[in-house]
Parts: sequence; structure tokens; C-alpha cells
Amino acid sequence: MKPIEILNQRNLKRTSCREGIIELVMNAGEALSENEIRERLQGNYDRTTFYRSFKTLEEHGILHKIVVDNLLVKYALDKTVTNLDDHAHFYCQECQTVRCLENIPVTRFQLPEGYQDVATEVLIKGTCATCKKQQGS
Amino acid sequence: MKPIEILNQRNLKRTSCREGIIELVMNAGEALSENEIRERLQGNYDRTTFYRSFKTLEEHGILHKIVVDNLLVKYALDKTVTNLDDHAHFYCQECQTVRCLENIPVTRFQLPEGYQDVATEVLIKGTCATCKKQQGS
DNA sequence: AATTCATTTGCAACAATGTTGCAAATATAG
DNA sequence: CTATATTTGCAACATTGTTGCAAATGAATT
Repeated sequence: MKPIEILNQRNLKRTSCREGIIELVMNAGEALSENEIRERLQGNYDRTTFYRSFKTLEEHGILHKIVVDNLLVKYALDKTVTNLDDHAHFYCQECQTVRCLENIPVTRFQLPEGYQDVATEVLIKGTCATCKKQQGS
Repeated sequence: MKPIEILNQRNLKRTSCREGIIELVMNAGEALSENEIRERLQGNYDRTTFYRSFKTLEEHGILHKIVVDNLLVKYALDKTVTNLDDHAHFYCQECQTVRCLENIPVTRFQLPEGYQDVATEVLIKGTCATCKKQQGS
């Protein structure tokens, strides 16, 4: 599905900023940070605009946010767009990329009495295949 | 084990700030943020001192860091102090507390070919038992 | 095409979190 | 008590994110 269709489907105005973000994230193959998106996106948008766009796109189930430690925030397409289940994420400590591990579903954990879960985040940190090879180990 | 012993054991100088942090985190029953620690700790320490203390204590396996979304950072005792295995964490969206779920170990996931894991973080978000009751649902 | 109106954008200002360099203070060993 | 390496506090700065408000823009209507 095209960015424009995704926006129309949710009654969101199609601005060049939103379109561009969706387009980029769609074709990236990895989650992208605000900075990475700004670098690759033509048309210099204000930081405020980006933050508000991310928020809107997230609230409408177009993007999902992955946070590594603090301060490193990345975005990927949401499951309502990709039709994938909740999955784990992999953060490569070498190249700082975040990838969705679509084959590793997030299982529901047995919580203590009285606890109710709403969402579960699984973040695996390590070295990705590409960086592993380059280490020539 | 007492804070002083923990510090001595690792050849770290026992300063009142480090001692205080360990003492607090030890008796808190939940993970504490920089702000929470500062509020409860006598002796006004500089923010810089806290950040450097956390870093030192983390590097020496005394504390471990739990990050919720971005910007919310909490600390709890590390497994090298508690002798517990890696475990999941629960973040209550109502009272903003973070608790270690010692009974929910973090399992190793089967990664794609070539990927190597170093650490895995499992954060479950929802409502804790206390807040659940108060909602009177 | 032009008009209208709600939404979105850019700007400025601000807040929170975290880092770095450096001089003064402090912990520990001798 | 002294010497020395470590730690602390301060100032300055960087980054990330938010808010209010006026200007610009998207999309529906004429």
C-alpha cells in the first residue's frame, strides 16, 4: 500500500512530511531515528513538525516506536500496516541499527496475581550478522 | 550485605553519595529514578555527581538500569549483588513504578543466522496489583 | 479557479536529561 | 599527618522533546 493510501484510509491529511516519513520507513528495512529521517528527507522540516508527525502516525497505528536505552528512539511500520504480530526487536551495538525480528513473536508472560499487562517489549542487544562477519572473528 | 561492604568488595571509594544510593535502592522494593533518589537522599548532591555515580555503580555490577520509553530511567540492584538471574521488568502505567519480576526469567531467543545476542530486555507495561484494586474495576 | 475553515507547520522559547573540563574537596594508603 | 589518586561541584554546553501562537497549507465547497 502507498503512503497516500495509508493516510487517506485514516482520514489524515496528506502532507509532504507525513508522506515522506512513511515512504522512508517503508523502504528502509530497518527502524529509523528522527535524525536519520531528517537526513534522508528532502524539504527541511522543523524538528517540531517531525515530533508531531511521529506522534500522529504512531497514534493512528502507522508507525511504532522502539526505544533503545534512553535517548535512542527509532520508528518502524506498525502492525496495523504490516499485518504482523507483535515481535521482538534487535539492536546492533556495532552499527546502531534496529531491526524487527518478525519471526520472534512476543509471548505473553504469566504475571503475579493482580497484575494486568497491556504491552510487552522485547529488545535483544548484540551484533547483527553483517557486523559479525566484518569483525572477521 | 551492607552498602559499604559492596563498595569495598569492588575497590570503590565509599562516598556518602554512593552509599546513600545503594542503601535507598536496596530498601526501595522498586526501581528508582534519579529524581526519586535525589528527593529521598539527604545531602544535596549535584546532578553530575548522580550521573557519574550511577555510571560507576552500573559498570561495577552494583546497579542495573531499566529504561521505560525514552526519558524515564530507573535503577535497581544488579544481579551480581542480588544473585538473581536476568528477569523481566514491569512498568505500571498508573503509578509509574518499575518492579523487577524475579519470577519471570528472560529466556534466550532463537536469533536469525549470524546474529549474536549480548543482552535481552523484557519490559511489560500495564497496571500493577495495587493500582488495579484502586480502580475498583 | 477561488473561497473557506480546520489542520498543520515553523518559529521562538522553554524544560528535562545528560555530558565535559577543570579546580577544589575528599578518601584511603603509607 | 601527609601524599596522591579519585571524586565532587560548578559552569557551560549538547541533545531531545514540548508548548503557544501566528502563518501557511490541505481539502471540501461553491
